[in-house]
Amino acid sequence: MSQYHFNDIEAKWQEYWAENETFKASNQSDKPKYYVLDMFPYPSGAGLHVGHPLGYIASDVYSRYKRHKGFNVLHPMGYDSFGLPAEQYAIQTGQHPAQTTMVNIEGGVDKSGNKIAGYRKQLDKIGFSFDWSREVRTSDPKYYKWTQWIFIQLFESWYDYDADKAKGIGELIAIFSSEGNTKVNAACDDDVELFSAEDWKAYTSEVQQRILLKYRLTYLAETEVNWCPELGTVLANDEVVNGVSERGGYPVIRKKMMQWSMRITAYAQRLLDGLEKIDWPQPLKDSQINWIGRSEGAMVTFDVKGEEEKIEVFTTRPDTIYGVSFMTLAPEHDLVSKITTEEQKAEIEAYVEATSRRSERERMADVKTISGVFTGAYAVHPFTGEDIPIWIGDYVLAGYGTGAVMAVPCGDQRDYDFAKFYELPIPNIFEGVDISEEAFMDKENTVITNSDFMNGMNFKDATRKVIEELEKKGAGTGKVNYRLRDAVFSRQRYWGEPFPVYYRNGLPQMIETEHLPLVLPEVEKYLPTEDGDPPLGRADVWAWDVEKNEVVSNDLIDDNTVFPLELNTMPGWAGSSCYMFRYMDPRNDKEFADKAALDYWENVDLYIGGSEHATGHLLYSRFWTKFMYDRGYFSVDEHAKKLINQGMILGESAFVYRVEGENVLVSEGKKENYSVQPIHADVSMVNLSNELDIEAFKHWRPEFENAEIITEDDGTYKVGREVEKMSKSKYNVVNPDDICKRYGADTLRMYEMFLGPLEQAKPWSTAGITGVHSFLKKMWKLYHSGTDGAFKVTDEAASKENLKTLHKTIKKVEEDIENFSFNTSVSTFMIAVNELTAQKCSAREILEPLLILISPYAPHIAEELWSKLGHSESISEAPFPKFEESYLVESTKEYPVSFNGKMRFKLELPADMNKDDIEAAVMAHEKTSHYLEGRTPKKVIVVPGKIVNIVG
RNA sequence: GCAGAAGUGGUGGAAUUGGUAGACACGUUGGACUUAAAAUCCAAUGGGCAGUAAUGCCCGUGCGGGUUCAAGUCCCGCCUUCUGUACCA
Repeated sequence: MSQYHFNDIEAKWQEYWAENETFKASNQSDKPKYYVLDMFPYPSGAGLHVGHPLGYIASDVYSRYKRHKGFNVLHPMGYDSFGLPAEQYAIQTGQHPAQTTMVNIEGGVDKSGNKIAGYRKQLDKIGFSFDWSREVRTSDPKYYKWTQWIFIQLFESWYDYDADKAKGIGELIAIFSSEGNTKVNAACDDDVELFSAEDWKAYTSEVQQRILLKYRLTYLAETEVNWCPELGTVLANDEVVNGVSERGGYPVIRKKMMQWSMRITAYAQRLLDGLEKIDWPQPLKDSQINWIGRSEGAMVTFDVKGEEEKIEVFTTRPDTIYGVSFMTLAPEHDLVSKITTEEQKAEIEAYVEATSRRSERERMADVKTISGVFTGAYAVHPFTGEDIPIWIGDYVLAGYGTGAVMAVPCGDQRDYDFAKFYELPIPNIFEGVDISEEAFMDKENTVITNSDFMNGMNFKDATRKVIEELEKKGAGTGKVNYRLRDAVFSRQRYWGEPFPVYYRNGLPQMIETEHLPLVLPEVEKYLPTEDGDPPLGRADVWAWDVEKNEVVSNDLIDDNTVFPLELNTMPGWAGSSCYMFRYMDPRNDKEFADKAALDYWENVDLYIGGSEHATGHLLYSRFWTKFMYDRGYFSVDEHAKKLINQGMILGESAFVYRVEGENVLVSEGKKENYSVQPIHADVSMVNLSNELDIEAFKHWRPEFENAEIITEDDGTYKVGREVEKMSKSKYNVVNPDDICKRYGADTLRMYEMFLGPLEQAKPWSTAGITGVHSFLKKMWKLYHSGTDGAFKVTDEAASKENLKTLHKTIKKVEEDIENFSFNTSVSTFMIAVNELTAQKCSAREILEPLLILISPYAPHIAEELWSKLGHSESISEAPFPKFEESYLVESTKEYPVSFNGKMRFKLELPADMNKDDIEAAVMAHEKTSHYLEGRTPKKVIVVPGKIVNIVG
């Protein structure tokens, strides 16, 4: 009697795959390549829950399928192991983040005595076909050596808009020496001054360095940053959600700091254009398009009356320039202090002070309140020469455009509201439009009036005309503006990549590549220093000796041969931006990756991961990839051809109901009679019928030890259920290890695929898993139909029916996998096994190919039965069965016959019968006359092979 | 506000190009086996009406229209939910 002992089978094959390195990919092969990648996880101490492996299972099914299809498949896995939780844990317990990370990956016991299973062990139990020989960990110095190296490449590059690509900084120096910077069209800081070749040569080396820093793709600049006092660090825009930190939810304020930035804005247009050639989900593309925020308009320069200064504004509606009645600057704008008159000075300063103290969160929560102050200064209208009062107001953001707007109250609602509030004039420049209540924002239906040369024009013509006129006057030019900001790249944290940078006279210098990696120093505490320096400020040995080329004690700093090192570390996205390329040659310590390997694997063919990385990782990765392409390292400028966002698996929380103010718990069915408050109960204490294990619950937390329990009439306590995000705090986490132990990894894999479409969010319900589990048992039985359940597969010829079942399964499964419709192929397997069982099939001709079909989904059972069939090699490379149409050809077809679109009966007819004969056969049928009730049909529609519809 | 996705039985979902709505499961009900339970197997299962029954009829894919011989699928207008994003000039 052979039973399906899944635990033994799964352990056996997992060991076999590891020992034989079954899934090790070679960088050389005659087969076509295919690269399948999952977004690598941050190994947290909480471990995996059943939601995490969903994407990994899908990518694994696809990888295994592609192997059967004859591809050389690269399917690696690693860890994005730098990050905040390990650092927070270090701050609390003093345990080195490297230690925490190791335990979280490899398993062990943490400082609080909790047993940690370890990501690797959890992943291994699910039977993934990862090539672990290529594992990377971003916090490993051997890995981050190359993150530091990329940083240096960015530092040594500038962006040439004319060639529309990044180039070596040496080329820029050559241009400066031969012709100065007047003809250079580069991505650079706003404040670069023009100089000639002679000027350049006359500059000291220090001045030259400062100028170059304004051109480099990574640069040091004083920037207004999102400062989170609670976390003691700066956050990127995408790490700030609604004015609070994404992690922890702490308030974030704005502050000026010297920071490393990435000149991602140089790539804004290419990041936009590149979206057209990659197969990514539209919602994801949309959010990138939104984030980049391209808008077309004009840059207009206004003179300030009686001053040297000029104010530049960006506007998408230059056609409304005759409607300008005032200007508004952001309170942080540089000109504010210069142009403010004596009389207004006190009021302006108070306002600027007040805004800087308000956090972003307060400013956002307070959209309705209109506030601003008049500076006392006036700008001059470029066409009419009229005086335009200059105000400041916090509805203008320093970070967008030029931080100044020309206010056109008749055409912009915010300007309108501001004008109404401060009783500023609202001139109307739109023909036949009433603006007494609100601004007119519909630019498609605009007819301009009161605007001199633009009178009578529509938006498009007026815009073209006004830009022409502005250019003639030298008062403006057409311009494309992007919402995208340069990305701040410094973090005041310990657990991240150190910058390979030391400072000579305050100027950053790169450590030469051959001396990398610059390894994180040891510190006593992981908090910022008392002076507000980042944690690396606590390191005693953190200075660079340029003669010995090594890190030495801070005591030796003499600013001659020993210099201080950078104290910031890199952000989380540094290590994840190019990891997909490092997998191609992960053990190379001579270069980032061998050119041949990079050329062979190109980029990721299929990338699976969550949509939450849309404007973070997935944008930065595209940026770095384009950069590496420009500089000749990569042969492609996008990192992933196709991307799928897997949906989240939600948990089913369980609730008990406590009577308010009393230690009494009421069962779900009786809660209506009381005023109750729902409390999360751990789902592990609830059975499949929603009954609570009352004893276990009482011991769960001391407060419930003596609680009075009001049960249903049958004595059970029923919990309430609600679908929520799976999380520890909601006690609704289901651990994949438990599922594997109870039902097996193959069941888990198939069930996760069976739940529903990959991209869709769906609730986890452990109750439903029995269906998939009994399917696998049925399948096992199909191969064990001998006496007493002995293995039985015969060489006798398959029946026509057998072949039909097999081939329709091949067809459907192949189509499903190609369309990433994994849930439907699981049903297809169930149908196939049900049919073959009913047919009492034991023919090798059928049961052997069936195993290959199913092996991507349930690889362990497939390997076991495959070996029982007498194969000594793994099933993983067995060629995918070939679909034969001929087995599906039927001699008859059952036609649904409908009357006025309603299906009434079915009629079996020869499959090759022609249209006229079908019509004749249907019309001759007795049921037809019954349904016609004597009427004559107006029309008979016959679609051969499909349907018959009788109208009348 | 803007952008995107989605609304189908008690539940998860299927129907890939307009052609038999509800595949495959879960759950529920009934039955077999068993001292009992588990496991396994069999049957029924969208709603309603009529009939002893075989069966027949009506209604059904968020709502209201439309196109078509035929609409879950296409078009127009709404409603709801989810996700992302927002003083962006």
